[in-house]
Amino acid sequence: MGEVVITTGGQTRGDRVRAASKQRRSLQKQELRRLILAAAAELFLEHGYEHFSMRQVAERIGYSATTIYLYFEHKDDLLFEVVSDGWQRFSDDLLAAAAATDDPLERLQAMGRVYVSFGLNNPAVYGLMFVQRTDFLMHENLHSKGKPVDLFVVLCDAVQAAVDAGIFPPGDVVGYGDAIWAGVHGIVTLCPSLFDDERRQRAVEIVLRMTLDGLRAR
Amino acid sequence: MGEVVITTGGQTRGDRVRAASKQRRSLQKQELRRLILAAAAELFLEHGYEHFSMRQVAERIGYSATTIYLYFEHKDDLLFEVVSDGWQRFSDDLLAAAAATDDPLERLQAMGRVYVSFGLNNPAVYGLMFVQRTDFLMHENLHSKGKPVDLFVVLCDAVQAAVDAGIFPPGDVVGYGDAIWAGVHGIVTLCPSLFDDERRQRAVEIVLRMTLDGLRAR
Amino acid sequence: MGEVVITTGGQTRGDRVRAASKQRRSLQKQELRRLILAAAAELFLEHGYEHFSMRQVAERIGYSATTIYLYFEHKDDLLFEVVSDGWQRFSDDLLAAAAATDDPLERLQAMGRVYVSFGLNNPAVYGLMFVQRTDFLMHENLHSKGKPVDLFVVLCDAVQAAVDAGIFPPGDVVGYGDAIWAGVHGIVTLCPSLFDDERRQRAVEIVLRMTLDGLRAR
Amino acid sequence: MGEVVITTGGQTRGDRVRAASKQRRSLQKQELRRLILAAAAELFLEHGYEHFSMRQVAERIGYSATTIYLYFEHKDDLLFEVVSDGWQRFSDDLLAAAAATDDPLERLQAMGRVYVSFGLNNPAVYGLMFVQRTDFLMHENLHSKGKPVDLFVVLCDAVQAAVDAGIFPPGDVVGYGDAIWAGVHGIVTLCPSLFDDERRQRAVEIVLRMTLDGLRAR
DNA sequence: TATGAATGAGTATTCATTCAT
DNA sequence: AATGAATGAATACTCATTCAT
Repeated sequence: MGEVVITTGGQTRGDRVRAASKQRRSLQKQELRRLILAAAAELFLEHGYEHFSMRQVAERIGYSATTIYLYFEHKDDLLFEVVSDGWQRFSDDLLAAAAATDDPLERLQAMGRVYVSFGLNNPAVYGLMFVQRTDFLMHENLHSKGKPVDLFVVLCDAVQAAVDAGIFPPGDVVGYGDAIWAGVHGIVTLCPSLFDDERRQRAVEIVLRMTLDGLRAR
Repeated sequence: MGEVVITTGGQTRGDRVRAASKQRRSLQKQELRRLILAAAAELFLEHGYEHFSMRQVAERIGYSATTIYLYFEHKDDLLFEVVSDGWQRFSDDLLAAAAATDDPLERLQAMGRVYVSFGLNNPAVYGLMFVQRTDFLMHENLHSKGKPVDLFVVLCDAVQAAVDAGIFPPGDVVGYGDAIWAGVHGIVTLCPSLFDDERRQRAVEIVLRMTLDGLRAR
Repeated sequence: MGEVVITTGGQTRGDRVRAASKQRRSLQKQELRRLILAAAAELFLEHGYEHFSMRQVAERIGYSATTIYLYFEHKDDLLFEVVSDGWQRFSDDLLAAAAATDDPLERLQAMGRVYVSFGLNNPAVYGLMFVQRTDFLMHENLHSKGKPVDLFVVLCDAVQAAVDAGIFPPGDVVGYGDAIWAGVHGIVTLCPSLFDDERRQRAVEIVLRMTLDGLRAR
Repeated sequence: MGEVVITTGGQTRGDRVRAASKQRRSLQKQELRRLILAAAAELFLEHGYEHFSMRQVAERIGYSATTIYLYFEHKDDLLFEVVSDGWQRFSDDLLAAAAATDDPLERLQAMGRVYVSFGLNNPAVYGLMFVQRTDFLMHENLHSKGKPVDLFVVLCDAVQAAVDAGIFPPGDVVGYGDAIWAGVHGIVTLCPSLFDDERRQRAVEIVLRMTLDGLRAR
């Protein structure tokens, strides 16, 4: 028996089907990956970092424990991915805020607000990034754009700009950076169970105002 | 051959021995209790909250694991005691600082310095108090004098005094309190692995200066 | 734009391609089979029998784990094949040595040396054959020529020849065979970590000399 | 109410009870320890070293898996204990055999027989000692008297005595030792599934005869 | 008061194997 | 022919806690 073969650009229908199938599977894989990461974040919030387990993640998403290991080699791998992803989004937010205005003071305030927003909206991830897994901070595989150290440089640049503009008194720029960082970090991590959103929001504004006003040259 | 002692009636030697022994044991009991708490604090520092275990405590002080349960009903009991003890010392420090001067601004600065000192000198306990076990904050058995909420009132009183003295602008006193708290808490908890003592100390001073200067009426 | 090729009837180009492909694939199949077996042997050596895993084999040769199961139904299947292959080579060596000389004593010595050489040069496979998987020894699918039992017969024949030639005293021929076998097997398996090559080589010669000299009629 | 206290040699009845209880418990502890070791040996034989697991041991003796860890810190600890115990008994046997006669040849034969007996009567332990866990051979905690290396020295001494007595030709004494060792080791480990006791016994005698006769000076 | 013995539930991780594609 | 996805069962080991003494 003969056959009919139709090839287009060297790409058979089978090829195309296979490619599409591959892509679909890849998408599915990405999806499950996301699902795992999301479940992980949930579980951090619910049970805390110290009671977080691979098994629970699997259970939560309705897969066997083994399956998680198809997507993440180790527990730390999964954790790192959560953190890395967090830094990506965090740096996106922060850099966008920094780029939104040329006024040094406004820039600092915008960065502060975005920082706190990120922390309050992603408490589990923020906790991993800044509290439980600070050992990942220096990990070389952290996405390039979002390297913590670079972001701190951006903060210091903004501070320097404020100094240059005569808004702040000259002085220990890195110290200023640390102090501002401490203020917003404090807000985000201060006894989450004690404060309602409204009170926290008020505190944010005051911290920003006083942190920045306090340095303003007089 | 050994001696044979037969005693009967009244208050025997045995009775007296037993009474003394009881007292001694009571003291010993207190002592062992302290010993356990001290060992626990050590182990937090060494292994972190998530790797802290009753067994290790027992091992460290040379008693059986079971013995710990004669002094603390559960693990959480022990943890609570550590936290409670922490609050006791913390409030002692803080109240002493508050009482040391009548000048509102100086009082706030002194409290801030003491707060940060306590945090940096007792990182493990501070972590339990303000990060890992904030659920204990509302626990009714927390030693009366050191109730977190009372201490916050002391802080707010100091702020109010500063407002009354015309040093701070009138406004959201609780918000001011929260903001100051956030600043010092931020300093204490900011990525301990990243900062050396010197940098941290510089940041403390800047935070205090700008936090308080920022609010100062102009 | 790509080309459109339509072929119908007779033996199409596609048919021919497919036939060739089939043959090629058959060869490839054999090749991949060999590749798997080779990788397996390597991994035995590296990690030992107890840490040998199908996954690692797959990884080593760059195929998926599933693929291995296209060539070997079970893990034991693969192991059996390694052992079977080992027996094939072992019997080739041994029979060649046996055929190389007519002198009974020389033949026994040659067989002994070849035995030990095989063991020391193929420690992983030898281990499977004679230590870990002796359950395969009686497996009916072991390649005909290399059936262990036949080889032992060859050994006994050589012993018998030595007896017939008046070199050995008459007696328990099978027992003589067992004893010789034990000697060389002992050499091969004796605490591999303890002996360097030189010491082992010296021991081989002594074993052969005394094993055979010991039996020599006097 | 008074009481009657009778003390003898400063040792109260309570003391004695407690001491006895302690001793009894210690005995029980020893017993369970033995039980575990015995179960372990059984399981080696049944499932082989590579499928030996702590869980199975526990199951076999009807205790929880955790309990095993009260008696042995790690899996390797348990294994080492089995091996160590084996060496103790092995060296006892071997030294007794060596001490039983002054005749060099008889001594060597006695040692050989005892060696093989031990191996055949304790196949699982022998396997651990000489095949699977030869890494323990150099372990410093191996009971002093039974240090493998010392036993080999005893063997070599016996060989040397035979040489000195003119029974063996002068030569490589260590090599002679290795060769004799290989012979008996071969007997013990040769494909256990293939040989019945009778055949093995015959082989033992032949190995001993020819190993030793072979070296005898002529 | 102190402890030894014991355990159930849990942890991360590995592996052989199957199934649909 | 080859593979990606998935899983159940297993493993060593840890921990908080209980109970009888």
